[in-house]
Amino acid sequence: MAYSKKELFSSHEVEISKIAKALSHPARVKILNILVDMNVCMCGDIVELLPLSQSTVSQHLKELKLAGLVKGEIDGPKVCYCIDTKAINKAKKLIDKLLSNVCKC
Amino acid sequence: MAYSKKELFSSHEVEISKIAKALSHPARVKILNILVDMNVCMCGDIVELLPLSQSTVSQHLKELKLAGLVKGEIDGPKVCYCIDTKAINKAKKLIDKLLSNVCKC
DNA sequence: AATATCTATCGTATATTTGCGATATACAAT
DNA sequence: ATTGTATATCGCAAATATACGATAGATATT
Repeated sequence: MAYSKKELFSSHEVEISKIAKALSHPARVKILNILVDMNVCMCGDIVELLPLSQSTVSQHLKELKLAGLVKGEIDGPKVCYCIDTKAINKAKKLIDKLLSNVCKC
Repeated sequence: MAYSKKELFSSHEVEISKIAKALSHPARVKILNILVDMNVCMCGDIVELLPLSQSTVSQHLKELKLAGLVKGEIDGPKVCYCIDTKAINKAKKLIDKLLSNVCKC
């Protein structure tokens, strides 16, 4: 029973689905909005603004980093998070293209 | 241990995450593209174009319907699927807005 | 009425995601 | 060296998602 058939799709479809997956939890959407508002901020700042534990927020940040939407720079004992502008723009174009081809039925 | 904290977020964040969730599997991305190309088509047509069983495709279509991105009209024993233009446009705007506020760091 | 066709749903197995506390790691300050 | 602060990772439990075959339902056709 060969599981997870996600590899059987085109790289384009997989790429979009990975971006969408990163945005598929409200906590991650909120983190992105927080980063946009604050420009740059620490993990601790984000934890304070979310109804989740520190370890859970750290995991969500990891997923956003894995998807390439967010960057984290080590600054002493802290980590300075910010949005990866280029990646976000690419993501925007991909999703835009997908959703722009509107049907006429 | 109160699970699934998704309700603790704003309706705006939840709305975006639901759309993103619908797009978070390559099969569903492909289904949308198929519907765009063919304008209207039956479930069976889609099954033939995907490396998945009929029941699995039916499930993916159900999720797209639940997210509101796709409509299904019963046409005799068949079901005619097509994209829900209005919903797609709204989804596009929401995601666009989220990803447009680019940071300058 | 019987049959064929198309789709949805049920039951089930497995995989993945979500969440937390506890702990480890990394650095700064004392 | 020790302590304090900030973050990541580990281990576990619970919830969801993914996938399929089997079956049920709905409607044409014969």
